[in-house]
Amino acid sequence: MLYLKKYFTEGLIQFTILLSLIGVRVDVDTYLSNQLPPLREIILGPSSAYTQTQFHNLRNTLDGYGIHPKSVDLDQFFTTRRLLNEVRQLDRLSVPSTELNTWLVHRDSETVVSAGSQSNPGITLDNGASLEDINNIEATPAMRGGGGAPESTYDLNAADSSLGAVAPEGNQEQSSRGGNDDLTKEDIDLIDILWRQDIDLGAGREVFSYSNRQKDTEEEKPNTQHSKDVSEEQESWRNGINLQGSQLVDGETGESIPEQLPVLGSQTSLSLQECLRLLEATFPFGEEAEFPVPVSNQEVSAPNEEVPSTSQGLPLAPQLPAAEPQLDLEQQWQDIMAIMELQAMEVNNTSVQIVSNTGSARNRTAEPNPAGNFGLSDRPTPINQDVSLHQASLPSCSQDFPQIFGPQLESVSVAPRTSLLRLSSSNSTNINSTFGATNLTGVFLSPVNSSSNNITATPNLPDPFTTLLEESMLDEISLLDLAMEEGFSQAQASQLEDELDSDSGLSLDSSHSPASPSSSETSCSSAASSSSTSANFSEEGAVGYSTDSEVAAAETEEGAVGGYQPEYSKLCRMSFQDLSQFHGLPQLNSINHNHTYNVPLSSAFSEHPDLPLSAGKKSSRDKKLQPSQDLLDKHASRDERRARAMKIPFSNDKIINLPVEEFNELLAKHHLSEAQLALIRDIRRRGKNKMAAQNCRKRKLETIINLEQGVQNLRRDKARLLKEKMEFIRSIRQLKQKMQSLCQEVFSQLRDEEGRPYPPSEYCLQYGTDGSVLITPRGGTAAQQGRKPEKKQKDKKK
DNA sequence: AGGGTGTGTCATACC
DNA sequence: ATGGTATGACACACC
Repeated sequence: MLYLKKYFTEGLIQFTILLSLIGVRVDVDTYLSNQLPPLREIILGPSSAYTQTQFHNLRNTLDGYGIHPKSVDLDQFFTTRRLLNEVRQLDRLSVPSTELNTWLVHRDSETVVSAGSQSNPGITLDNGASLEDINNIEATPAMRGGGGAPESTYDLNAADSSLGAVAPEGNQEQSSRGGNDDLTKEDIDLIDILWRQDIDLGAGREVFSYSNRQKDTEEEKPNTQHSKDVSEEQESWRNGINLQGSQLVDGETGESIPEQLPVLGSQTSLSLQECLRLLEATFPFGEEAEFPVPVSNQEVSAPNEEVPSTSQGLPLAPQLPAAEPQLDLEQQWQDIMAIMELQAMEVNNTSVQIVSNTGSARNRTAEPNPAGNFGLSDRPTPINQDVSLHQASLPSCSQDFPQIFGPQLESVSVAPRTSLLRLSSSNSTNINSTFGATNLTGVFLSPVNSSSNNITATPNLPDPFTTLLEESMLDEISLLDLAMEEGFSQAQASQLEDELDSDSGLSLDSSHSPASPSSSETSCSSAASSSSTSANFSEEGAVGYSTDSEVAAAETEEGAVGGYQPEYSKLCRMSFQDLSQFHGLPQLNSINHNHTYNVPLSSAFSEHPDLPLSAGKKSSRDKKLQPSQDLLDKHASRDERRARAMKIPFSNDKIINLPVEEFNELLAKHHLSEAQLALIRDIRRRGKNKMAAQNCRKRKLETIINLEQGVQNLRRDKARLLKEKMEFIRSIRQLKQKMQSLCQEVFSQLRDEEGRPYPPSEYCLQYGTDGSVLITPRGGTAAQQGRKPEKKQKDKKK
């Protein structure tokens, strides 16, 4: 054990050093403290929680057998418990992630690298946040420009922020504003080039405009009264874009061009060093859990709060309304992660399948270390302390992002292992995006069981990660909204966190308060012990309680009696294995509980405690009790010793387990003294009570197990419902997308009397209950142009 | 030495 | 009334 301990310790230290060399912070203490019980045990030695008692060992018994003979029949119980735990552990990652997953991202026709450190919370969160960022990127350009730092280079980046900038940039921007200026000019130039290339690819920032998305919900309503400025037109099309998920959208026609994006062009990969350099520039590794907190113009970010960096490198705060600080998004993300974890844990039946199906696909796991870091880890890895280099493709355009990851990271299951840090209960103003958060969640959740329940699952978006990215790209992500929708309160979040984090076993409410021994028993027994030894037996028989002195006296008495088989005493003492099953089968008692109390009943004792026993009972041979016999006899229960001392002619098992009728017959057959009868009754009472106590404890455990199971079931149901909700939302979104495309088609074909087309920016379609479609101008725009609303009956296309 | 855990036992209530 | 059961509380042993 010591060797093993040393081995592990040294190995961990070396590994830690190795990780630290590459910039990954490893907090061993946290692992030792609560994350790795086995390791901790190896290093620090066993703790009582994991070792020691037979009771725990029972739970850990491989097959549930080999149970302590003293216990009642808990085999099935513990086996069930064990199996349950095993099943749970199948999808639970009980080990913190210190692994470094470096993602070598290839970009089409470009040299963009998005590398992430596993131990760095930014990456996973990064991606997620980036999704948001992409959508929100355009929200508040004025805010960005207005209060933002005046870095010229980054201003340009900010202008291109919608183009899916890689993480370093956004973080760099954040970092620079937050005081982290680690990017070299080379990096900046590279980023700048990439941004420009993104622009060249035709991705407009407004595509993911947050403000536009903010109007999305309004757009959903029949908006004949809508304002009709140009931006509104764009808005409607942007909505279409948003609804289209990962599809590219033609900036002019608004048509989705889904097929173009997944194509991976020439890929230029950066070296690992470069990745790390960029990564490091983006995420200063030295700062443990503290993530570079971008200082938004509004300074809404709490200094201590983690702020999700974005792989797109887009600061969140500037894109959000001032009322919604970045930390909200961060917390929302954490909530999402928690939900996903719950989902993965509860509904993860397919997670393994996903892995198996894709083979090389790596599970993408957002796993916070105790410090709250998020990172990428491979879920199946028991101890995520490896450094892995992944490769991924990054589209040249931010819009490609989802699709790029689709083929590359197909079937990458997002199973974040994050505990809810804290749910932000703040009511952000960004509640308009009803679907945003839930969609995002759905993105994460859907992979779990997308094959079965995904109503609108598209063949080209099979994998969870792709879906995630897609959804994130499309949706207005309001994690707060998610939290609100899901009814998560802070208390619930913390509770969920506890539930997720601590899957601790049973903790019986065994209050072992060292109460003062003020019970009457003690005093009574003390008094009895102070009395003569002969009186001790009477006392025991009457009171049914004896101190060690009494027992010792009884033992000496037994020695005088002789003829016992002390070697059975231990077995007999532990022989309460569901003795109830032996009711009515007294013959089995002697088999399972080999009490050979064949000592003939001696002279009757005085039943009265005070009545002294005859001195003859205590022969001088008591003192000559052989040590081995004495030792063995010490293991006998007190009642057994008392019975032997009192020369009870039958076994305690019989006394205890015989039915009342047989028991009475047995008593009638023997002429017993009152003291013996009293002792027998006490033995029976205590024996019954002992079994009752065992049963009671067993029931207590079962109750706890059942409650635990109920909690699990409820959590599973919750996760399932959440997933269903996400799927419904996604379906609705896709329907909306389809609707918009149809509208677009309608408008493209519609002509007025003069043959002029109806610009969608000026007209909208209204759908009558009778199936008619009415073209109505948006506000007064049409009127200004002299066109009259025209009602046309359109073919039913839906 | 102190705490956690399991077990036995008692007291009490209840059936 | 008696016997059995259930359970909280306590003491003790063991680790």
